[in-house]
Amino acid sequence: MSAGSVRVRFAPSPTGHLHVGGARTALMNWLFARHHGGVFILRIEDTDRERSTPEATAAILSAMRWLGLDWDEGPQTGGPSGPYFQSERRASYAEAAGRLLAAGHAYRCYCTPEELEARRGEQLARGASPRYDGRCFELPESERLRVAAERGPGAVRLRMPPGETSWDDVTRDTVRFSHDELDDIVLLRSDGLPTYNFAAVVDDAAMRITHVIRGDDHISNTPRQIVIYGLLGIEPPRFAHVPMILGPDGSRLSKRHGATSVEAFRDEGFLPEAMVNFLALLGWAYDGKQELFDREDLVAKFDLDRVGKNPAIFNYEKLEWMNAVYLRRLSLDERTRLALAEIETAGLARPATAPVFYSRLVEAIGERLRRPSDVLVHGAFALRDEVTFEPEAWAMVVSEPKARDRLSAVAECLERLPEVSAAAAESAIRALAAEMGVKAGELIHPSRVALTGSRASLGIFDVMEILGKERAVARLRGAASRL
RNA sequence: GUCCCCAUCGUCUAGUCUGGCCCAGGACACCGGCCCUUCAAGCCGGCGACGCGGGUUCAAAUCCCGCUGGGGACGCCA
Repeated sequence: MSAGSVRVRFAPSPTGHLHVGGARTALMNWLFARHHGGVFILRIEDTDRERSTPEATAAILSAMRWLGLDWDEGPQTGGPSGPYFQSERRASYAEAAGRLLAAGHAYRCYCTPEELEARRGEQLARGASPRYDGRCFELPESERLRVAAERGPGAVRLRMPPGETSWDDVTRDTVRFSHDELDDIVLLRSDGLPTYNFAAVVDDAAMRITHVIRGDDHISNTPRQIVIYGLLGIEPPRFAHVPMILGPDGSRLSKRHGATSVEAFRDEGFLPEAMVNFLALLGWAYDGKQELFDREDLVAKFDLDRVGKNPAIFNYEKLEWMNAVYLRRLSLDERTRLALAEIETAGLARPATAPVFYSRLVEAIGERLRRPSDVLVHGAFALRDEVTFEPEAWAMVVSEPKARDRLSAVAECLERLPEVSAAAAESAIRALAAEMGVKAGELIHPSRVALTGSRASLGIFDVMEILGKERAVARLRGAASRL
């Protein structure tokens, strides 16, 4: 395709948060547009008046921004093919429906949702396919007018022509449907608002969308949409159905599998770069070897021909790993800023503490940080004043008869130091060990427990420096006195 | 029930179009080792898959058919 000709869109319905599945679809559209130098449009499909809310719209926009998926046309940005809210485009749906009605490709239906529901249930119970029986199409004009007077204007239904529809899907070759499987779908509801299949066609045509990239749960909608394009005399766009994202049990990803909304991941400390990288790899692969892609790399390498067709199970562990990778790439200042935010929300910020205390702490935690909130666990020893001893750790100290003397010796050693820097503490304690004729570890291990309450911690000399002479000595003496 | 889609390690996948270079490669997880003051990280190594059955062919993960399994759709939801 020629450069600049690509126009794609992401069209969420504002009925909740941006789901990772939706985010992945948005990302692929965005990447495709950016890769081909095309246009990425955001369109809000708010035709369901019951469920659409302005809050959901705001949440989706904010999640999109957080992921860095900027749109060329859409809400707040505007653009030549607006408005970008379907609720504001009623006139064009009415116009299109009017044309179909006039041409005899559509008809008015006065069946109520309750009647339809009852018939559907009955068909299903019979083991038949639930389809609209077309009864309103067969209504004689006189009868039609009588029912209309009684029930109002009714809905507009498409008269499904006989035949079959097929298309060459970008990601999965030719897909074919017999029209026998497609019934007379509703185009316009009785409130005048369009249904999804109709609105999508009218808008995609008006916005000159060239490629519809969406989840493969839309495959069965595609023939209906193609029929509408045909009846309207419009050339349909190309369709690319990407595999769905499943939960660990293989069913559609939902809340019971854990976090599913983009903002939930954000709140759990995942970085947008990691999220984007991870999502891109769900259903797409470059060469099967490279796993880490920054945004520019993704834009350069992404294309639809490398999108697979099998559904992908959302692997939380791999996301965690990837997040840790991206976190490590951040500068110390950036990591400190993220960690400090966690410390503050946890209410563990220490008053009158120099900023360098936190950056030293984060620096010492180093690659143990998989999420910003990990600062709370790895930094607990410094952020809290009381030491909580893990039973096994304390037992280890107790089992060493010389532990009391050793802790006291370490305390004294630190006390004599003019300043407890990690380097100074290290040389002093190693010298002390040599002097006492023990291995450094024999001083270090009990000290770790005394200082942190645990057998696993940051580097022990970092711990000493971060705690500072006073707190460190007090903890060592405190532990010794308990022996 | 009907229609549609999909099928390689536990998971994400490369390889399938253009059959041989694949006794199947990479990553996450897991296990072991090294490093080391512990943990983590890193490095090294290990475990681990072509769903089943028929074809076609000198040769099939790759092509064809059937089966099985999983998923999706069948709304005046999107």
